[in-house]
Amino acid sequence: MPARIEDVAAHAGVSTKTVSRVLNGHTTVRVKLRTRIEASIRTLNYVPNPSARSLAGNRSYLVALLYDNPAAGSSYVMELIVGVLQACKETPYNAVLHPFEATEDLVAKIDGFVAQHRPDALILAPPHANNAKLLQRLDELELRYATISSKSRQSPIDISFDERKAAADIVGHLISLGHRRIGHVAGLKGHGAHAWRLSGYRDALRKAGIAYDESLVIPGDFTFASGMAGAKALLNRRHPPTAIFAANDDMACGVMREGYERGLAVPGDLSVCGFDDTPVALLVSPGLTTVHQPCREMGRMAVESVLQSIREPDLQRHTRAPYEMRLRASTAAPAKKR
Amino acid sequence: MPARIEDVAAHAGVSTKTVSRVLNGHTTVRVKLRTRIEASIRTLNYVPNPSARSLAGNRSYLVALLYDNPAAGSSYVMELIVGVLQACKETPYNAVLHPFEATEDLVAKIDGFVAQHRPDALILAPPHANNAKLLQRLDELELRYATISSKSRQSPIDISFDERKAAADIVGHLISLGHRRIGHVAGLKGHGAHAWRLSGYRDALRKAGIAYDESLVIPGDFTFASGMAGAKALLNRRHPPTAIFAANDDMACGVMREGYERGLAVPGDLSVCGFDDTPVALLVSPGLTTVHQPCREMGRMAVESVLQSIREPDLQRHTRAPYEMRLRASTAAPAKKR
DNA sequence: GTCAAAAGTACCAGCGCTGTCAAATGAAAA
DNA sequence: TTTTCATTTGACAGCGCTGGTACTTTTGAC
Repeated sequence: MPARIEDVAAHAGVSTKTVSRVLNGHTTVRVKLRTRIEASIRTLNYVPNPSARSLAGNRSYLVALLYDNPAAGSSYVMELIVGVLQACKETPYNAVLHPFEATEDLVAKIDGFVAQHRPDALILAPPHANNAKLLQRLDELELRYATISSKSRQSPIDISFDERKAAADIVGHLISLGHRRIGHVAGLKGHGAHAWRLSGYRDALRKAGIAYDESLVIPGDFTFASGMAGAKALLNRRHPPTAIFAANDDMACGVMREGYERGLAVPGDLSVCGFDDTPVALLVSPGLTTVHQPCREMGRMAVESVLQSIREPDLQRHTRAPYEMRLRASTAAPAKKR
Repeated sequence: MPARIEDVAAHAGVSTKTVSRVLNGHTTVRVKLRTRIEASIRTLNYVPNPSARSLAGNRSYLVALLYDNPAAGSSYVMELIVGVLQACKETPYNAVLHPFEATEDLVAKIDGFVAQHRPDALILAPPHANNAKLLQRLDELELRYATISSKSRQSPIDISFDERKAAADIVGHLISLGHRRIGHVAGLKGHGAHAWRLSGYRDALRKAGIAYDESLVIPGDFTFASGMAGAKALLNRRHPPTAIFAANDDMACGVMREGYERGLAVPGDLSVCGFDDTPVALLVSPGLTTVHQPCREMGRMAVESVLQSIREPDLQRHTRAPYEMRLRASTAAPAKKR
């Protein structure tokens, strides 16, 4: 039978209430006493019973991570999860992972979830971070939440990185290599990742004085198949692009596949770059030039911020995580012939 | 404020205890009454408070998934997680994910984890499934657990699939294409996945009457880099193999990269196959021939079995999940010239 | 040395549920 | 019909902790 708070109190010669104060970080305990109590806790290997804590304190010590359908098996989400779990480990909080599809009955579903788990805070991964109805419901339920890469300014706490600038950087890199006709396979409309990355693409073209050609932008949906389809459309043009910027790595892989099917050399005949730097970027050959999105870091930050906001309800914070270009072998100067 | 069991009892005109019986699936409630209570539960949108339940019932309704260092960002684990979460959703149980490194202080670490979360059951992913010390400690703590792909017969509940046969199948496929000199980049020693896949490789050779040549087997560690290194060693031979079987997909990608660096065509000059069918197998070009390991399904099964074993403590069950070959474009008949 | 503020104690209710065990019920037996 | 006994239901304590109130002790400023 594990030790109880009572045992610790007896061991340290104090009241249970004082032990409780120490456990909960209340500042009204003198250092000397606190030290003694902490020693007793360690000696007895005491760990508070989370259920009793939750029940009495009306808190669950749970942070829920809401992400979209995992069927995609998206490594983006995996990385987020890793970050969230890491961050939780350093706190008394625990993570609940919840794949969540925002269908018609969103409100009922979220209510059910909240009723069942009673999380103290939520973290919304894209695209939920942009779902106004969802955010509204959470506000009504007076739940704290953090969003990741939210488009809307509604969210009090948001962790993002400058996707627009990152996209501009990577397209700028293609331009600096000498590319002038650059295709773009865009993401799913409605996702922030669609708009920002497209804007960045346009920014880079503008900066280089290259006219924007709408027909060089093909809509995609972040899947490998849509990347292939996008590449097919672009490469079937009379003047195909010499480089393609895909709005994520999976689509970039699709582009590379289409190139492969046609016997085009990457990067010799076609430069390809992606976005996100998911693990696959390292595994494909040639290695994929992409932008490293600090998913783990963002997961961590989301947890930290949202927990802080429990203590400071007025907290507003829009954090921008740093990103990095990862220049690998899938991009090079265009072939001489043109 | 959400409904409490008391509210349901009042609404249905019974005692709280009877409601509790219905909630916990006790069979000693008359059908008529049970129906009435279930109706009340639905009307009031009642969901039991998990903390109160745990506290009173001395159960946590938690299933812990112990997996190895997630730094690898392994999609194997991701798939397992998805399966485990799915399975939990249909039960009152929740999953706790716990990346866990089995270092020296394993016992202390596992004790700490158990003290903190008090899971009712554990699921051990490889390589923990083979860690005798860990299993022993769990036995001492009288915790129920299921292992996934455990080598040892110690585990009462294990979910696996016939890796040896699967490996033999895929190497058999290479042989049937006409390959005779087939290299193998093996996994990390100690992992079941190392021994089984190597045995399968040998089985297939034996069956085809091809002599086993130890020098064609290069040790690896399941990483991309070790796959590259293994391929390097194999391709530097005076008579390089015409096909390489890597013990997992990441290493197969490393093999493909090494081929790419040398200007070898896959599958024209070198056939490559992997194992696991992680998402990357679909993303690389050419698509990777591999064995589909039903990770999700195995995660689900592990949860189901281990929960069943809570009700039936004597339960022993070694389940074999079905696997499938995924023949893609990375394998073909060897070049004519030899 | 005085006194207010801070730090700590003692005590108890109660969070929402389940386990124990006794009471009520109902069907079969007498 | 009454008795018997298994089945079904209920009353109540208590799981381990925190919040609150009321009170005592310590601290440090003057």
